[in-house]
This record gives sequence, structure tokens and C-alpha cells, in this order.
Amino acid sequence: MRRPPKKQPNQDVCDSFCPSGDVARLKNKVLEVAGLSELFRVLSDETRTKIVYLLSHKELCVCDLAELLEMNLPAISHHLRILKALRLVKYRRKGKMVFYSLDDQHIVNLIREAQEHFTEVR
Amino acid sequence: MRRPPKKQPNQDVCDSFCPSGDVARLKNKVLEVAGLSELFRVLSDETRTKIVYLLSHKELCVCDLAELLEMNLPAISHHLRILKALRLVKYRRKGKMVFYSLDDQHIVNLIREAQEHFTEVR
DNA sequence: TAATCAATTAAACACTTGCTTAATTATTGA
DNA sequence: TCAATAATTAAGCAAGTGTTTAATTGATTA
Repeated sequence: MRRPPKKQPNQDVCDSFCPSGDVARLKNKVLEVAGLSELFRVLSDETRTKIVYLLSHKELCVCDLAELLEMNLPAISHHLRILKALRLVKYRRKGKMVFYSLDDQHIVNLIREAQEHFTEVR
Repeated sequence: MRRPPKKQPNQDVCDSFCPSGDVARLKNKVLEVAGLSELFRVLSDETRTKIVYLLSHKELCVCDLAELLEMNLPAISHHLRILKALRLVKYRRKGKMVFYSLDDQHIVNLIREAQEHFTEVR
């Protein structure tokens, strides 16, 4: 999406291809995770991880998030838009304020799983 | 004459702070996910997610990965270094070739969890 | 030792990302 | 209607990311 076109996919691979018969099978396997990194990319920003984690405990308005994370409103709003695009959060309007909450509890499991890995490696 | 107080960290938050008593508690909660996004960032690249997924099925050498993912060696090597830094993969040398495998099976659970979320939202 | 192959590293680049300031929209109340 | 407040959007930029080409390292073998 961002790189200029280019041809010959591979001019420098080793002579012996190891997973001999498995090529087709493995190439198919790869398709199973296609597009999955998009979800990881959303959580790859620390601010967004924090937002999701905060919202998993309590519904919050934008300026609350700004206060808790010590950032200004446009920055928070920017991240919320990204989270909204991936349908991780939803919102409801109450007067002038907009309250955000998690749209999918699944994401909390994902964070918990990551925490397990994290505490194990450290 | 004393100058009016300037709110240093945040000059534009709303007047009413909602999670009244919970500020300290929520700010502490945030600390629990600090540094966690680093793990997500590693998987935020599609190539790396694919590498991890491939290695979860079979130990592979660098040029096998290059062949399977249709990329050149330096690119694959670059990603492997990142995965290595986070201790997600390990390697062993066999002659001229270097074989990579998963260093932590935990990461597979993480991908599986993400898949569940993904298939549900779509 | 020299040649060769697998892999890594380095440098350059196009592209992306997140934050800041400023302007705009939406809602409420005087 | 106007003013005030919460939130969003827009524009600009510094910093980061991934891929490419070229150079380098490491291991094997003639």
C-alpha cells in the first residue's frame, strides 16, 4: 500500500528448500493470520492500550481520559477514533460530553494473555 | 500581584471530573499495562505475525521464510532480529544455515486469542 | 587459501505515526 | 441569538518503521 511496485519476488533464496513438501500447506497456513496484525497495531501504542484497559474498568468521557493519562484532548480523541474504527470501543452522548466504553470484552482477554507472556519473560 | 495559577500538565480538561474518587486507583491501574504495548508492536507487522505463525508449526531457516513469504533475505533477517530482541524466537546454527523456532509458546495463545476476536467482529 | 553460499549488518529512502496548535462542530444555557 | 463548553477535525512537523541495495561476516569445501 505504501511501497512502489516491484517485480521478481525473490532472487536470493538458498539452494536447498527445506520444508520440501510442505510449501503449499505452509503458504496456506499463512493466510490464516492475514489481516490479524491490524488488531495488534491498534494496541501497539501505549496510550491506546491504557485507554482500553481503563475502559475495561469504567465508562469514561474524553476529558477524563485526558486527565488520567495527562494528555490533551485532541490526542485522546485521535486515539479514540482509531479504536472506534476497529470497533474496540463504542460511545454514547450525554449532553456536551461523550462517554466511551468497551465494545468488545474479547480485547480484555487479549491484554490479559499478553500480560502473562510479559510477566513470564521478565 | 500574583499571577493566576496555570494548570501545567493539562490546560484543557472539562470542569467536571467524572471518576471522582477513583483517580488514584485508576492511575494505578494504568501502570499494570505499562510496557505491554511493546509486545503488541512486535506483532503489529504482518510479516512478523506470519513468521511467528509459521514457526509455531515448524522450525525453519531464514531462506525458507524468505521463500514462503516471498521476501528477500535482509528483510526477513531484519524482522527476525526484532523477534529475537523480544525473545519470541530462538535460533540454532547448522552449517551455513540458521534455523529459527519459537522461544515461547505463549505467543501462540496470543495469536489464537486475536483470531477469535477477529472472526467475531468480521 | 580461495571460492562459495547463508545470513547479517549498514546506509538510504519512502512512507507512516503520533503529537501539537488552530479551527470547527455539537450541545446547552443565558 | 449569542456565549460557553466538550469534543472533533485539520494541518504541519518530528520521529519512527520497513524495504531495498550494497557491503560484511561466518561456515563449509574444493
